[in-house]
Amino acid sequence: MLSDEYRYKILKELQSNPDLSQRELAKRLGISLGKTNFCIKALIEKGLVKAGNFKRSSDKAKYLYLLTPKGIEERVSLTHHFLHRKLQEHDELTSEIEELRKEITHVSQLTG
Amino acid sequence: MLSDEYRYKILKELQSNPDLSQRELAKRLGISLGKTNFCIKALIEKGLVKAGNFKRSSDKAKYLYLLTPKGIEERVSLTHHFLHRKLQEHDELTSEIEELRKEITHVSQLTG
DNA sequence: TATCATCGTTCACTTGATGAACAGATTCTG
DNA sequence: CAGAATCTGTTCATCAAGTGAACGATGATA
Repeated sequence: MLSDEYRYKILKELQSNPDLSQRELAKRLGISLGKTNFCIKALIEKGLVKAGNFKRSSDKAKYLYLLTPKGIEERVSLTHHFLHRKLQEHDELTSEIEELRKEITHVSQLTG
Repeated sequence: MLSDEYRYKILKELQSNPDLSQRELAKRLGISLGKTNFCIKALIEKGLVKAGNFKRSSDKAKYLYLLTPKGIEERVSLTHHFLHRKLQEHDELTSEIEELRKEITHVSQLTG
């Protein structure tokens, strides 16, 4: 349920915005509140994120979701991992596009 | 449940191989037998595919899943639709890769 | 103090996918 | 020809995953 993709996205989002509420985070990721809650808990469980003390100095937030050193390391690792994957996807997509183009010219020849 | 993606893939597969069993089709699409059955039924319901008579001349197959004229039309339309979508995905992917690259160089600068 | 907004948490519910099981038809086998 | 074996499409109980309304707790506000 906590896929690589969401581990990556959440770590990325939290690193730049630790004062995000779970609702706001859910909205940004395009997933439900329940799932967001589950994922954050999993990240805390794994020691990648620490739920900081209450933020008394500021106005709004309850928790600060801070990346641990291990979390930062994981985020770097995931970034490399994703770059590699995206490059691969890029190649596949290029082939697919090529194939679709061929198909279209083929069909338009048949139909005149 | 019958997404554009599978409507496209199934029509494409059946056009070149009408004598495919649902099990074989499922394997090629990487989905379950149940889902395949559901999708084919939906395509028949919509008049895009016709389950042909028993194939007496040949050895194996039970049904021939033949594309109707409407089905062929739909397949052409979906092909264009998908080319457009894939080109868009391609752009987005290029941006993502660019972003990941920047991020990596940024991090490597920080860590020395 | 009372009210209101926002927080994280929970969990009953929905949705979607799965594949074992079944009945019918065909093909092999002795 | 009988019976076993192998195909077919169909069904449906079961599972996994996502959803968001509802709840209690907390802090801000009037």
